[in-house]
Amino acid sequence: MRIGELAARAGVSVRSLRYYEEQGLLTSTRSAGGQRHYTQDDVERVAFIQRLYTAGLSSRTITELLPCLDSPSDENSDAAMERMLKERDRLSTHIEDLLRTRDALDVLMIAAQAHRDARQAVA
Amino acid sequence: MRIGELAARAGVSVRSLRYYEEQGLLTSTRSAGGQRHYTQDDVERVAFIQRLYTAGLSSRTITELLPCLDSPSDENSDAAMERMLKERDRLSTHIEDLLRTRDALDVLMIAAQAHRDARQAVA
DNA sequence: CTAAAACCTGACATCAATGTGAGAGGCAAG
DNA sequence: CTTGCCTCTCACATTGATGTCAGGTTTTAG
Repeated sequence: MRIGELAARAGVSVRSLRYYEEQGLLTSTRSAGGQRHYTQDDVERVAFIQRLYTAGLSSRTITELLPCLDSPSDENSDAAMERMLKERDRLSTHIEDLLRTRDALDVLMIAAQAHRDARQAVA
Repeated sequence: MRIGELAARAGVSVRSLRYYEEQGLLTSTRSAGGQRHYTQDDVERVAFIQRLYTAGLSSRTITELLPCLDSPSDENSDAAMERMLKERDRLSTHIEDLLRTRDALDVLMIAAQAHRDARQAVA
């Protein structure tokens, strides 16, 4: 498929796909005329990239991780492994952080609700 | 306390504090000479702001939420309440997302480890 | 009083992902 | 073959939080 279709299927912009390629996250074969062609697998790959992006990984970090997905027996997978562990830690910490923030929001909302109820009771 | 001390206590840069004020997230009294002065409460306030920032809220959104912390019985707390609910949802979704991403990473790591073990067994 | 340290405003720089627009060329249907 | 849509590259713009620098003022320690 061409880039427009991949963009539609993966739910990202064409611009982003070209950017991913520029960053070495995605490769494509080119038609005689120079247009990018993709396979079905690339849809999943882009989805995975998106997932990592929304997890807050930079394209730089993703670049280091993806080889592990591509050639899962690489010699240099040691570095990738280390990287993954590190990112997993970061993720866990961040998740904890978000949970605490959500709790804080809940406290705020409960307080606000109490105020509202009190006002209502008076009225 | 002056801005430098607040920055140190809250663990943020002086620059950021001035930015927070510019965005209406933080206020200060001024000395005769024009320097900002803060109270102990501001340390917690900045910490809370930081918490919301790392939760991915924009300063724009935080601005809408903070009045609810300041004057907890405001008439316009309805809007803030709605906003909080919305952000809470967004947070929950994001947390789910991160959990799934972490799981995906785990799968990748297990696969990588299996490969490594296999290699080891052969060697 | 003086010098050093901290502060002030204002402006420009940065980073990362993405948007946007121009000008040119590829590709498929009629 | 032509028309219209899709794609190409290149380059500049944007956003948000923060860094940084410059030139000047305030505060504090000695």
